[in-house]
Amino acid sequence: MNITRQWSGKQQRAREILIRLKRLYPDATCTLTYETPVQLLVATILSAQCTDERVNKVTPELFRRYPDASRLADAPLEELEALVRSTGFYRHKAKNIKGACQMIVQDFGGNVPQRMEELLKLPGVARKTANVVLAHGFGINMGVTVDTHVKRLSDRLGLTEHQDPIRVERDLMRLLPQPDWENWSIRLIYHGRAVCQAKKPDCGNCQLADLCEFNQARV
DNA sequence: ATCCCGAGGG
DNA sequence: CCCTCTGGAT
Repeated sequence: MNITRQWSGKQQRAREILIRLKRLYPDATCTLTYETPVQLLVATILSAQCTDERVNKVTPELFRRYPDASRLADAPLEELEALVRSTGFYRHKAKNIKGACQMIVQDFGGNVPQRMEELLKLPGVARKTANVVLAHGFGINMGVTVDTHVKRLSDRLGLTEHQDPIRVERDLMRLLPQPDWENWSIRLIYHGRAVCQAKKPDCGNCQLADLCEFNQARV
C-alpha cells in the first residue's frame, strides 16, 4: 500500500470536489454583513457557535452605536453584552470584542493587523477567526478556515483523519492550492448548511455523493 | 476535557 | 428533551 499514491488520490478528489462546488455555488461569499475590517473581525467573533443570520441581526445596531475600534474599545461592557446577547456566549464575546479593540487601538494604530501572528494576539481570536479576517478583509490566504461545517464535511468526505481543527487545516492546506483555500471553506460552509447538515445529511441530493467516503459507507 | 450560552429545529 | 450553529480560553 503506497501512502504517496493514497495522498495523491485525495488531492485529485479534493480538486474534483471543489470544481463541483464552484459550479454549485458560483457566487458564494462571506454572509456576514460589515463595512470595515474591524466590523468583519467583530462579526466573526460573534459568529462562534451561532448562525451568520443571527449575527446579522445584532450587528447593525452594534455598529450604529459603536462604528469603529476606538468606540468599541471605550464602550461599556454591559452595553456590549446586552447588544450581542442573542448570539450566545455573550459575556465572552463582549469582553473579547472590547479587549481586541483596545489592543487594536493601543498596539496597532486603530487598524486590524494584517499578519497572522499579530491577529492571534487579539483576545478571542484563533486561527479560524484570523483566517476569515485575512481572506475576506484583506484578500490574504494564510490558511484554510476550519469551522464546524468545514471540519464535518472534510471528515465525511474522507479528506482528513483528524479531529483537531489545526490538523484538519494542515491536511487541507496540503490537498489544495493556496488560491483555493478560502474558496474551499466558503463553499463547504454553503454545502454544509444546504445539503450536508450535521444531523440529516441529504446524500440522495448531494452532488458529491460519488466522491464521498461517508456516502460510500452508507450505501 | 470542560466551560461558556442563546435561539431555533426536531 | 436533545442537538446544532462559520470557536476560543482555561
